[in-house]
Amino acid sequence: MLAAARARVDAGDLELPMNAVAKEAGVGVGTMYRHFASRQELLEALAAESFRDLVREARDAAANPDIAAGLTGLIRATLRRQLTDPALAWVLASGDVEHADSRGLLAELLATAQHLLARARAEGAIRADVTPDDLRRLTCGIRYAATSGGDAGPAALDRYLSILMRGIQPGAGA
Amino acid sequence: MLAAARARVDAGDLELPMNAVAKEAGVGVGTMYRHFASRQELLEALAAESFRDLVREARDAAANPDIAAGLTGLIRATLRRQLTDPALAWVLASGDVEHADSRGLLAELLATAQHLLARARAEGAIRADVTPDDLRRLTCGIRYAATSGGDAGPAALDRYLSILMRGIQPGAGA
DNA sequence: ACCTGAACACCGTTCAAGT
DNA sequence: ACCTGAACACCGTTCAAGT
Repeated sequence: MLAAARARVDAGDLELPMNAVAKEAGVGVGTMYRHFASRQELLEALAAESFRDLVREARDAAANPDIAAGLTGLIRATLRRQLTDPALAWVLASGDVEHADSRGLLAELLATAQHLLARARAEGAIRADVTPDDLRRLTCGIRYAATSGGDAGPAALDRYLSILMRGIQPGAGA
Repeated sequence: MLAAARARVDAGDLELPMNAVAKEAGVGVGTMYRHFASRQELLEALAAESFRDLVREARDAAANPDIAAGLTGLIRATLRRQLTDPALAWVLASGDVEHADSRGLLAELLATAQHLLARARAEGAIRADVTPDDLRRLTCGIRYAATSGGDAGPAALDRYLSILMRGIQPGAGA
């Protein structure tokens, strides 16, 4: 069931028609709905593994004694995981997560970012007004910029990441 | 017909079901399809007016003798128009424009940006590697960051715009 | 020439009926 | 208890039939 859905997502299709997935999984539509109340929950279930990996990477990044490196690591990881797993990108962008597990993962990701941001702020390594939710939204935005309406390619992605990193630096003199 | 579609978009619905719009416009579905070959063309037609306004603003910005102000003006305008007209945001993000008029407008917008970027580069007012298409993608990304999954509010929008502007500045020492 | 809307193929979601 | 799939309400798109 999740395998059938995963096959579709990996094939670049995020639509995930419940009827079609059910048939491919050799199961009735009703069973589908008994396990996943909505398409959103199905996507969250699909993204769960990547999400757990991301949270682990985020914790590692936050533990880095070199704060600048930690911040870069956090943002890079969030961005890369979104590009690797479109389902995760969708879940992260959608703000209101439905399943308890995903909500927990999101809360932990934001808490980790909060922690890292506090340290970075204390050292003047980041603009004072950037929040964890900003990082979530901005990485989703960069992902969107790099992929929406035709892939922009890896060079462009690096460019956007670099622009974001520079953009959140504290002002030179202001 | 366009009025009926506009009413829907203004009510926050970008779905624009052809059948429903046709009925609301008091017209058969076939007529709908005779005027707009696809939903995309309908959206482009809807966005045309905002698009023309944007191109005009972009030209004004590019004509500004103060290059930094011109660059800010261009980006602000592109962002604001997208927020005002979701149809325009959709068209700008979708990359491959279908209708000749929209294609012309997009080409002109990018040419104007190219012109401004060349001047800005010459004065060292911007990173050398930023292209017009980057500006298009990045403003779409910021729009996405600020609105996707619940509106982030005007303060966040200003923050993201500021981050983008700072991010495309040339490196201090690098 | 232009328009209509029935018709087909789809998809989300529910729920009576089966095991 | 769990599962199935027909059934309903939709939407995109086409095209024979009307004016």
